[in-house]
Amino acid sequence: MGALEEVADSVLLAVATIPEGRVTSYGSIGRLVGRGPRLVARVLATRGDEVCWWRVVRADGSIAPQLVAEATVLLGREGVPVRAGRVDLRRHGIDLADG
DNA sequence: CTACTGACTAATG
DNA sequence: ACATTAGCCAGTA
Repeated sequence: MGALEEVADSVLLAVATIPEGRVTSYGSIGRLVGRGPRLVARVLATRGDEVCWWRVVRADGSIAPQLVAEATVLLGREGVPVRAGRVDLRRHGIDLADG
């Protein structure tokens, strides 16, 4: 069993706790589950469709090019504006480790 | 085994 | 604010 399968459920569970209208980063989830951000990204790339994947963005608020179009729509629906492919983390970001 | 890739990040200029 | 760089690490060929 690879490392990805071992942490997948933890990652997806963490993503599921992100409130509507809020976003967090790959790194924030990674720290929570004790893994690196790239592994978090990989989990979402394979099983992200099971959860609200659009609430996970990069540490600087930007969104991967292949996702930005759909994420803009989905985030906009819940009150998170996306400008120039990025969200304002100071306004809508949360750190799952904090609370 | 090596080499390359990627839904990343922090530091630097 | 933007571009570059090194570090990262599981997966794939």
